[in-house]
Amino acid sequence: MTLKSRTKITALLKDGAVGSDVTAKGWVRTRRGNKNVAFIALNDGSTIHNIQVVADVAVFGDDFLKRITTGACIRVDGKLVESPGAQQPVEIQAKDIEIYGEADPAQYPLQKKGHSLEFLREIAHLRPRTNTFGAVLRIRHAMAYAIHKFYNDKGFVYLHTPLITASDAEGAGAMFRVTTLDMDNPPRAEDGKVNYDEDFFGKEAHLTVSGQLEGELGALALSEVYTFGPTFRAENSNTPRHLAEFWMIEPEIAFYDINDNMDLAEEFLKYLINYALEHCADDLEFLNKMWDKELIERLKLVAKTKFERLTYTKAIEILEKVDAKWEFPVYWGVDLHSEHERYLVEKHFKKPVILTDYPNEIKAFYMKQNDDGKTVRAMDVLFPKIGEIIGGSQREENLEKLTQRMEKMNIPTDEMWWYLETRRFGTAPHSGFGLGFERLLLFVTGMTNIRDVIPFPRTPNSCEF
RNA sequence: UCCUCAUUAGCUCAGUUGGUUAGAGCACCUGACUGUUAAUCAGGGGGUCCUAGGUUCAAGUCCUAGAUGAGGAGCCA
Repeated sequence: MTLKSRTKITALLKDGAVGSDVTAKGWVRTRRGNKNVAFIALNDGSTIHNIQVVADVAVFGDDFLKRITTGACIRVDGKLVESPGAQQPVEIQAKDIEIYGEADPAQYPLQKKGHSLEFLREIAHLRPRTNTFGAVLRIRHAMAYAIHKFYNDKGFVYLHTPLITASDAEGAGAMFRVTTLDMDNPPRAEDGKVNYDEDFFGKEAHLTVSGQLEGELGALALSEVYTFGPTFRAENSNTPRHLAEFWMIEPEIAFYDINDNMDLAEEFLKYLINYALEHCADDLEFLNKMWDKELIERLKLVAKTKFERLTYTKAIEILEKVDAKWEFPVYWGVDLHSEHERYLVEKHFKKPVILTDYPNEIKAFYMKQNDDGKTVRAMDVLFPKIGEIIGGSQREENLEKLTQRMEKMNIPTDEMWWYLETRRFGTAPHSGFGLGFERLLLFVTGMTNIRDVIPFPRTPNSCEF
C-alpha cells in the first residue's frame, strides 16, 4: 500500500465489484444521518457523482464523525456493497476512516446549498470543488485533449509559437509590455523617451496577441500545423465574452483555399461537440439540468447541421431587407455588429453561419485580396449565443500585393521582414483560422460568462489567485 | 471606456407611500430521530443595511459622490 493506493470514485461507481474491499479518498460534500448511522457524500473530482459512505456511529463515535464536515478531506477503507437507497447503486460500508484535513464549517465558504457564480468567482481557489466547476473543468480538459487528437489524427504538427514577441504589428489589440527595466527610473534616450535598447531584449517586447504569423512560418515548411496556447489582450473589455488571458487554437495549412479552410473549421467544431457528447455525458447532463435546459439538444443540433455559408455582401442584402430598427445602420462596407450577427444566426438561418469575403477596409492586412479589389477572403464562423467563435482567412501569398496592402495600412514592412520572406522564397497559397478556446467552452458547457470556463480568469482589475 | 441595474446575516434573498426593536430559507450551535438523498423536526446565536457626505422630526428606503459586482454596447477570439 502506498499513499496513492485508492480506487477513483468514477471507477467504483462504474465497475466496482460488490463485496470487495476498497479504499476511496476525496472531499466531503455533505454528511447527514441520525444517532446510529452517518451518510457521507464523497467526491474526488473524477466524476460529477459522489459515492455514499456509510459509517456506523457505534463504530466511529459521534465526536469523530462530527469532524467530517462539508469540505473535509478523508480516506475511507471499507466494503463496497449494494445500496438499499434508490439514488445510488453502490455505497461503501466504512471500516476505517482517516481525516486528512478538516474544514471548519464556521469558516469554510462552500456549503451544500447552491452558490451564485459571482460569489464562486470570489473564491476561485475553492470553486473547483463544486459540482458545476468540476464538470466545467473536466469538459475543458476533454476538449483540450480532443483538439490535439483531432489534429494529430490528421497529421498536423503542433507548433509552439512564442508568447513573448517583439512584433506589435498583428493589430489584433492592445498588448501587455514585457520589460525588466526599472519602471521607477527607466533609462532615457536623448529625446526623453524610455530607451528600450537597454531593455532585456534590446528592444520593446510584448505578450503575444496571436500565434498566427509564426504559425504561417510553420505551415510554409511543415504544410499543416496548429498552435494551442495562451494569448493576451490588454483591451479594457468588460464583457462576459472577453478575457485578458485566454487560450487560442490556430491551425495554419498550406495548399488550403478559403473553402478548404471552411470545411476544416466546420469539421473541427463538429468533432469537438461530438467528442463532448460522447465522453462528457454525465457532466453535460448535470449542466443541462442545472444551468441550461436546452444545452444537449443544441449541441446535438449543431453537430448534425450543415453550417450556412454566404458572403458578407449577401448577408448585407438580407439585413437591409429586414424591417427592424438597428441600433447601427446596415450598409455595404460596415463592420457587422453583434445585433446583426445575432439576427443572421438566431433569427434568419437558425443555425451556425459562415460569412465570407468581407470588405478589405475592415479586415487584417494578411488576408488574400479578391479580384474585385474590394473584398478579402476572410471567413468568420458565427454561433448561436456566442457570436463570432472562429475568425480566419486565406492568406495573401503574393509578395507585391501583401507589401502594398501593408504600406497602405501603415504596417512597418521592415520590422516584418521575416514574415515577408516567406512570400519571397517559395510562397504558397495557404489558409488558417483562430478558435477561442473559452468561447468554444461557453458553447459546449452552456455557461454564459467566460470567467466561469477558465480556472483562474484574468480580466481588467482582476488578477487574484 | 460608455449606458443601465445591483450592493441588507456566512450564503441566497424579502423589506410597502421614508415611521417603533430590520425578516425568511439555508448554513452554524444545542437537542430529537433505526438508512439518509440539498434528510427531517424543535430551539438558539448571528447585522457598521457597501463607503462618505447631504435632505428630513425621522433614512435600509430619498439626493450627491465614490467603491465593488452584473447585464448591454464598443473592441475582438
